[in-house]
Amino acid sequence: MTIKLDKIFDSFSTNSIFNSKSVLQTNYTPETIPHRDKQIKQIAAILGPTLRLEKPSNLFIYGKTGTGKTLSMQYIQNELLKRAKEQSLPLTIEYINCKLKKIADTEYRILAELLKKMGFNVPSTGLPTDQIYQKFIDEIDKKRQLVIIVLDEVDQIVKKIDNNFLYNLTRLNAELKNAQISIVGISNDLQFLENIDPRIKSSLSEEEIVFPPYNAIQLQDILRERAEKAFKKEIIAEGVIEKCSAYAAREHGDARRALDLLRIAGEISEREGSQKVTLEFIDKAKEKIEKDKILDIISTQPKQFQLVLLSIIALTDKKRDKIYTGDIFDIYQNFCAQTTTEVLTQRRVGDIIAEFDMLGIINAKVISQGRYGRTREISLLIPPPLMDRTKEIIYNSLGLK
DNA sequence: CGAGATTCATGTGAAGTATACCTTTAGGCTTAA
DNA sequence: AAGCCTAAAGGTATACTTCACATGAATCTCGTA
Repeated sequence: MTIKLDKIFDSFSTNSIFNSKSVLQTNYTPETIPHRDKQIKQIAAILGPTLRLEKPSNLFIYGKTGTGKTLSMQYIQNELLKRAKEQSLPLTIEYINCKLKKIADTEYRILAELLKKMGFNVPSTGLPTDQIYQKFIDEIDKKRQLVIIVLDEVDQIVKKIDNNFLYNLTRLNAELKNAQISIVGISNDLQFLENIDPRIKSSLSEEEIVFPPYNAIQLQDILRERAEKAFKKEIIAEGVIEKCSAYAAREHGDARRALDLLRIAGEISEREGSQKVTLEFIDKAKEKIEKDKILDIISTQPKQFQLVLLSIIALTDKKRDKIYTGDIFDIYQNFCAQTTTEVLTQRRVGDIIAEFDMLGIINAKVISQGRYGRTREISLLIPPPLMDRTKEIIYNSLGLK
């Protein structure tokens, strides 16, 4: 036992293969952004007029997750602010991530957050929305200045809040005498623009920039650069970077995914006391990521969903080759009785099954059996080694057995 | 024997309901002038 | 009178139910060869 512990502690202190693990973490901001020169130049060209105190066009940036949108934007934001400071220009750039629930899920909260970031005090609740608009306008308009508002994940706003919010924002300039506002929207939903009000579309996306996914080669460059800083010398085995990027490229060229893969591979090799990150660790990392994802999904499901899943698992265990919606519903009712839970209608259970299908936890195919009706044929997609953990999670959260 | 009707078990869609969670409003209480 | 707090009132998103109709191939029915 002592020997083992020593080994673990050793790997934590002296023998760590990491130089600085944070370089691989998602919130790390690298000094350079490879393969995004073109996009960065475009953005710079569009926002450039700010340095002459002219209002730049509204800008709309889109591209899938992990394509460097936010990173590039933040880079430009810093550069612009640096310049503005040197020349003492009245330029304000505010970045807001609309996905963060507590900060930005209503019109009011976004405005309040903006005001707070600009150093004005706003009550966190209580004021009517139009008053805070007025306050926002007043505060900005106090002096001659340019304000650029960066809205990350704008698609979330439209989903959660009124369409009009964006329209109002773009129209604010009409009410401002001294200041001017520009809006930069960032979205990873490519269809977002098509689904919004044409009026907003035309004013919000005066300029558009697309961030294409990275291809495998580009991912390799990114990974190499980060790996250099993150790991000590000679730690990464031949072909590891290539494999990592190949996996990530297959999943829409998501650089974040690639970095996660590399970091977790590093963590696993360290934990196992290996002095090198070899190819097999990449596979282990990939497996771990997938496992974690599944377990995370399962453990965060609501009670009813877990009951339905448990029914499917129970049926799979019984070695019935085909599982149908009706069978699930029968067993599900039993489980409800056991846990004194209200029984949902079969209609709803059908929808829940469809949602599990969407999540990739099960595979459900609608088939018609002629005379014997129409149903979903369902099979579980949880890998067998995970089954025990899965059951444990569900039993625990349902307080069963 | 084959075309068309029938049938089953559940898919699917629309509309309605219950609920929880917010925001907004209004009333009442406190406080400061 | 202004400020602040709280309870009630209104709004909205979510999770579900109810009702109604759609599906689609195995099976049945029945007319015809």
